[in-house]
Amino acid sequence: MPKSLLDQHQLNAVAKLFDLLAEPTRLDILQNLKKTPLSVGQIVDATNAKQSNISKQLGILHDAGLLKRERQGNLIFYSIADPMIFDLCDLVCGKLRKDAESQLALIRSLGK
Amino acid sequence: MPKSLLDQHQLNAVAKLFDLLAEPTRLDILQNLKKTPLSVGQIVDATNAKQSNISKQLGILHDAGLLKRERQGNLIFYSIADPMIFDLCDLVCGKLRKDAESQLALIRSLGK
DNA sequence: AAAAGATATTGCTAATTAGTAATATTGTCA
DNA sequence: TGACAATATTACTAATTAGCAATATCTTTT
Repeated sequence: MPKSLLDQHQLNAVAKLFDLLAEPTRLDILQNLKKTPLSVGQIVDATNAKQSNISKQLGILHDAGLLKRERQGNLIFYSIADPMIFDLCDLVCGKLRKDAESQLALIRSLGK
Repeated sequence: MPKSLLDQHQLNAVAKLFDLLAEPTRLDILQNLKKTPLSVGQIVDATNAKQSNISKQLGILHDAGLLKRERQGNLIFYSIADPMIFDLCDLVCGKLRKDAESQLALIRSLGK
């Protein structure tokens, strides 16, 4: 079946999802949550962002449905809600690696 | 092998790539180029963006290496440089579809 | 060379947002 | 209850950028 084009509304939705992944701090949070859920404090320690910023970005990711939240006593643990995120990131990382490699090969060939 | 976390620099690169896909107009351009290369005028006609904006966004996508450019007489044709883009978009579209479906199922179940 | 058509660029405005310090909220424990 | 620890929120600033109208550049044709 010949896929039809996305309409304005759908394009907005797709763009919004990509936008969530278009910030280094949010990506850093996500990759840290890849292995296991973490409390806010643990995420602050794992990154070099301030607590208020981490809380803010966690809120954004949670509101968008990318993260789950669970209180455990005094701590709040966040975890990945949809592992599809990592397929996306793997694709992008793969591309960047390939780009870097061909760039390197080009430089090598020019260097004689 | 246990994958190590991306450093600041790599996170920036990944974020930049996602940022290119975080704009509806650019996504629209890309989906229109999926089937075949198009001239700037054809892209303007296919979208509802002004010529100056299309040119600007084409420039951004081209500078980032996502699009190729080729002059043919008076026209300039753009085409996709790396089809990996579509894998990314397919993943996102798949997620959005799934989300919408489970949302629908939830509403149905509540409606009794 | 001049006119016409296609594309790029420029200068601008309005809107969005990451990051921060300070403060508020919520939960635990003495 | 009060003190303390963890997290969230608020108010703000600085930086980025999509979109646009106007204009410049480049190509072809006459």
